[in-house]
Amino acid sequence: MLRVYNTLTRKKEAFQTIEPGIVRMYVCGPTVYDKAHVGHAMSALVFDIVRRYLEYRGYDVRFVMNFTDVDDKIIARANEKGVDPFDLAEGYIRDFEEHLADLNILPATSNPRATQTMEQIQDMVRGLIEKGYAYESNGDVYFRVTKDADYGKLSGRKLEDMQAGARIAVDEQKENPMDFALWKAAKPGEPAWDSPWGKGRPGWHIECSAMNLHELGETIDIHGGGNDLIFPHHENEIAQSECYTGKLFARYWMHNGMLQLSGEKMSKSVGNLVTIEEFLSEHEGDVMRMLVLNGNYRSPLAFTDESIAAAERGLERIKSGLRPAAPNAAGAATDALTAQAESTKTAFLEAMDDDFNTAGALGYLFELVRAINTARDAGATDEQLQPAQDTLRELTGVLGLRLEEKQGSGDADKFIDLLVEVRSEARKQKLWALSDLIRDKLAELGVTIEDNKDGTSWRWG
RNA sequence: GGCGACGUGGCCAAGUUGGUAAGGCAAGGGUCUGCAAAACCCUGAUCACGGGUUCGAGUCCCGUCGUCGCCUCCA
Repeated sequence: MLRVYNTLTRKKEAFQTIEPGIVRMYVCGPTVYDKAHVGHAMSALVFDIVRRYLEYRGYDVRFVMNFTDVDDKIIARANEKGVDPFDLAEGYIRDFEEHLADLNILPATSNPRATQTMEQIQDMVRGLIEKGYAYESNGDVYFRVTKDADYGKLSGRKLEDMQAGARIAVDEQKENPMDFALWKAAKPGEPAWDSPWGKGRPGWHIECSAMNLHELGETIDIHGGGNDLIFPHHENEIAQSECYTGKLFARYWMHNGMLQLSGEKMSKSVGNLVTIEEFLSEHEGDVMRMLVLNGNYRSPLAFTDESIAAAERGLERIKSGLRPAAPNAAGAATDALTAQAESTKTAFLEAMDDDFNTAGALGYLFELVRAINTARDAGATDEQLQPAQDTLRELTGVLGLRLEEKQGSGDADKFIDLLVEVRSEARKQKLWALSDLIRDKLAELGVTIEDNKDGTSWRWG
């Protein structure tokens, strides 16, 4: 039985979908006004892992992730650079999708954009006005928070408390300082759409509500995003959607923790960021995924040289389990290996069922790796290793790890075989200097040589 | 100030309904090896602190300290 931590109730709950076998899932994507950083990657990876596991468990997952492609920051950045805001957004969307692919993140079922949801957004705003949940004010439209008795239920806030906080600027346009914009009147030169309230554009929160309704229906199963979105973004989404439809908006709210760089949340404003582009220029996508898997998705995740190195080494270790039998393997007893493969799978599923406990699940995978390596050392053949390695492949695949061994061009292989053979001959004659020379030179070319009891094997990397 | 999360060996981190602590990285020792690499074996924590409940608590309750997030845009 899968259990999921629900931000709404602050508890792990049994996971049950609205419709059997189908999961309707929405994750808030980025506002595309700049290059995405590894914090965005973390969020995308977390929900990719959730999605993959749900699919592995047999669900048909309708996975929607939006792009906010029109907003203040995009307009400001476009003006700064003297480019068209739509072109700017388009470019960053393309970059982001490329990064997702590099990180082995499955494509969403749908990637709606604010600019392509204008009709549904306006319908919703109009409906909220009609029901008295919103009001127009000089071309802006605001949501009337005091009209929503449930306002604050996700973030655990009370309107009175928030107003006491004194951080909220009083705005003459609004009835209440906590009211938020559904529609913003356009200033001269800004991108704008015609509407019943004059030319303008949507507020940030309304697009997600409209997309959810349009893409997935009135009530969805899972709504995800970074925990920095809980308030106000998700709170406001709930308010808009539930006041508009009168139905529960989302059953399970999942939030990932923030990536920490030097002890602080990675963000533009702090300026402590590493872009996905930068990260991927130095590491393969699996490394970032490994980093995420080794932690708890709801907790802050430390992004340090040390944690990256540990993730990299851990990956190597898992890959070691997938390597072929030793040359001339004579065979070995594999009862223990078979048993370990089975118990690993059971334990893995249990861990993942417990709110996607990837760190625990990884721990069990390492146990299987050790069992495979032990069997190999004992002389197990490829045929004997294969079932356990298949299990390892299957389960790491659920986590989205690629575990690709580095490859050279196929043409080189037979020459390397030849060199290794020559070296073996040299070793027989105890020509150590020559043997080491061959090994060192091959290493420079990215080929690792390993001398075993019964022969020598080599691999790229 | 308000709301929330968290504090387990050097680092990351797991820990089902409470019964004496997975795993990874790093470190040290060992096996294997001509040497090396990889792999394998061995070594280390009483769980922030102080109370309480209990036969028994990392695991429940209270308090203290600390860290992080949100309260403005944010994955």
